[in-house]
Amino acid sequence: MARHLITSAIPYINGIKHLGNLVGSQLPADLYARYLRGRGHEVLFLCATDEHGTPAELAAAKAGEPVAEYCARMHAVQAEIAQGFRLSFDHFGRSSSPQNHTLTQHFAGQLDAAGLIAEVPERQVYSHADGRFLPDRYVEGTCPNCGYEKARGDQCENCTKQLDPTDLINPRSAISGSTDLEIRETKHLHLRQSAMKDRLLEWIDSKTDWPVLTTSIARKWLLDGEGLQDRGITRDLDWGVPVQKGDQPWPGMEGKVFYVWFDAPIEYIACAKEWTDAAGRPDADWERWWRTDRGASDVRYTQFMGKDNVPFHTLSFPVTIMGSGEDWKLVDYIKSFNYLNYDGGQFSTSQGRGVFMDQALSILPADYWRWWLLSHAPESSDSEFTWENFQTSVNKDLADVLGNFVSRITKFCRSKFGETLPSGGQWDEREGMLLADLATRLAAYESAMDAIEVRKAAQELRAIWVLGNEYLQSAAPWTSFKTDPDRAAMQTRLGLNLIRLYAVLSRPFIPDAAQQMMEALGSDDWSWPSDLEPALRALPPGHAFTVPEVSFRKITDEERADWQTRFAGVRT
RNA sequence: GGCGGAGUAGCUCAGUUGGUUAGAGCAGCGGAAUCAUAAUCCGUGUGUCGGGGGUUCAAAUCCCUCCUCCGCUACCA
Repeated sequence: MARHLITSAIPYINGIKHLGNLVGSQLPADLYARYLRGRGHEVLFLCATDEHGTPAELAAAKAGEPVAEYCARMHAVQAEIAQGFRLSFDHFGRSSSPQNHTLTQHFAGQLDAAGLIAEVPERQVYSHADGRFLPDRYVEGTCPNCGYEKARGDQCENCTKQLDPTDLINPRSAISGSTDLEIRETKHLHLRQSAMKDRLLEWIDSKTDWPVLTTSIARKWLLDGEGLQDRGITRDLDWGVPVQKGDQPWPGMEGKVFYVWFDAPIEYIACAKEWTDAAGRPDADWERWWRTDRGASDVRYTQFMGKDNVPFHTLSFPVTIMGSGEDWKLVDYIKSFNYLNYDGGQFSTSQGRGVFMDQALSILPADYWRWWLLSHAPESSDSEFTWENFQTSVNKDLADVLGNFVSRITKFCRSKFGETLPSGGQWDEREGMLLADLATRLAAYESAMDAIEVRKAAQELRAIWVLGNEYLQSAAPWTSFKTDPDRAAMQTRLGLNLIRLYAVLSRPFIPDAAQQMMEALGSDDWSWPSDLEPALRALPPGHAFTVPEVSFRKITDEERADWQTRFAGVRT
């Protein structure tokens, strides 16, 4: 039995995430966590909300709430939706937690002691009307290059030229529109990532088994242009972790907070402490996952994220960990994903284009979404959601291949033998072949899951379901029943045992349906079928079962057409 | 502009370090079966592997070039 620490990129607090966000981190992380638990490993699966930064402050202001209340409310909303999707976090934390405040300040102190923090004077735009410093992108004005009037302070969307806010003609606040701006000198802390460049490169180069997507993004940042740049890790905001060196004040940094990208990954660790604190357990219980000097040396740590998050997880956060001079667990494997597009374009939070997590659950159960999203996960390139594909995939795979298999064999048994597994008959050649085919497919399924090849795993699982239908089709117990009832009994018994096997194997993808299948069989045996033959005899003759409700109803053409129009435009 | 990814059957996608007649699922077509959610199973693919050029005994796979789409580009997170 191994120990696996798994984290999903933590979703930003600002609103409900769409399916593209879900499939890029939380969902595959959950798949992997459930699989490893199913195989009997010890798993700690953590996620949280990322709550700091300007967008949270603005969203709270828009909602007319204090930012702390806004975040608490949205955290509860996201937690409920996560539960709706059956995301099996051991703890769903908050980056604004006291634990993360303390730990973030601790890391800053350690990094400073190691000489990895620099104090750098910067010139920032201050808006009197808004009473705040404005991040570059929140300053708008006319582009000096092309004359576009709505250029942002970081880049002109029209001519793509990169800008400095001070370049803009007639600058104004994107928040209030106020032109009452001034440039103020302010001091910020920079993380001296450049000092760690060689060590990072060596580390990345040693990760030959990582997805190309992960390493190529990391290398680009390390080697592009002048190489890895230092990064500001503080901001002039109210909402965030106050800048301190551990528990000591940081002279000259009063009133400033750490930048959200500094404290967010640290929440992966703080989240573990939130988890044990909530249960009243000692620190040793979470440190054994995170401190290699306190029991975590045998932990394998896997992170899941969309490609936009890769630089922070391959560079900034490792600098924080390595630079601390303490024995924190460094990530072992980073699984990154491309983007899921929506019907020919991008999912868009701002335009309300696409399907959001709450809406998805309001129209269909979680398993439908889990299956489609995971079996189409954007692993090798961006992939595409269309309603036609969703409808045909789900109807075929879940309703026809799996759901109907469960239905046909349970109903057949009930009508011919009653609602207990029939006795009599011996396995024959056909059953031996089925066993061999299952063993082959199961091995492929396991190796795909071990390698976190999500689409391939889904493909193998589906092939395992198909084997059941193939078996029934060729064994034809409805025919053998007429001439050799013992034989039909054996075939039926095997068919019913297949349902239990499918419940175990399918649970990482479709936990609710798996549960329903297991309950219908009156079993609670979730043990992984390391030895297939006994697993196919687990339910003995005489064991009672019930015919389950239809677990996957089909999506109709009318529904599909309705949803297609409903989610095309602006979210209502 | 720079960097990265992608362009393979009607659709969604696989194709390991270049090597037999390029694959899967869905859709389509033909058939079998009738236990089942009109579900299942079997058979069936004449695709310029984006265009062009090159290396090689051999290229979807390597090199060059062009076209198209997407992402990132460091203060959105």
